Amino acid sequence: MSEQPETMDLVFRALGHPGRRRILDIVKNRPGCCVNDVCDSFSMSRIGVMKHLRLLEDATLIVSEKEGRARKLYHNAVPIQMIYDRWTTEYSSFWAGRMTKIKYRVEEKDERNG
Amino acid sequence: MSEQPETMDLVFRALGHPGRRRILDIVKNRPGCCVNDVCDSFSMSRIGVMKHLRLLEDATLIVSEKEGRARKLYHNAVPIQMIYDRWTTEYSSFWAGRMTKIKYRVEEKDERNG
DNA sequence: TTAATATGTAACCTTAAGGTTACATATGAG
DNA sequence: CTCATATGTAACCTTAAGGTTACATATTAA
Repeated sequence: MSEQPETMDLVFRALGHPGRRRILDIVKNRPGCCVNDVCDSFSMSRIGVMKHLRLLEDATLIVSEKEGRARKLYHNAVPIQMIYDRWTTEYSSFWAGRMTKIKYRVEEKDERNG
Repeated sequence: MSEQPETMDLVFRALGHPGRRRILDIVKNRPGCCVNDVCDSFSMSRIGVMKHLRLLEDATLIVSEKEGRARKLYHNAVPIQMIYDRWTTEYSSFWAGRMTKIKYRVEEKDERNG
């Protein structure tokens, strides 16, 4: 809500790839791990992993800091929390109104068919 | 959980565009509207809107049915519900463990700096 | 039939995603 | 210094996103 709309775009797009969700899981379960640690879990090239990491960082789903020659990775819960909050409020009708909407659609179908 | 992993990819990617989220809002608020109704809210060409609709349908966020020459659009809450459920269970550590993780990172920083 | 409406399809363009290999740099250890 | 390690950068490829215009089809109405 307080973030630029682009941020949400980046977050959704970053999550829209199974490899990146996997990276996010790895970093979440191993905070402070380095790029090569993540690479060990993939058959992909390191550059490929780094490109995914870049998209995750652009989305602020991952933050990193250089320590010596290594780059330490941490996941950042804030953007997902933001989307979660948004969905439980702004998109609440998706859950609350679901049965109503299905009923509406069935009724409309009946009108056409009967 | 019961869906193919590709579905979640499609849903996230479909949501990763402000225009498509807007389309989703329009269809949600006006169930049964046709393609041109959606187009009226956009300065984009109809074909552009149709391409977005296609991605939304690929993600099953929107379903449609032909009625005469018109195509009636409905939003489908199921995939978002699925992600919501997944996030409140599988990704629960993102919320529950957030403060713990931040504490962990601060401690680690202190170690390095002191 | 003719015309307007609503959607569909084709072809094209530009940019970004998602990868690769090869090479360059920075750092830590001996 | 030298070598291994960890990351960064460059160049390249293929496919998909995100748009456009032009044309084709299907339906409704006069």
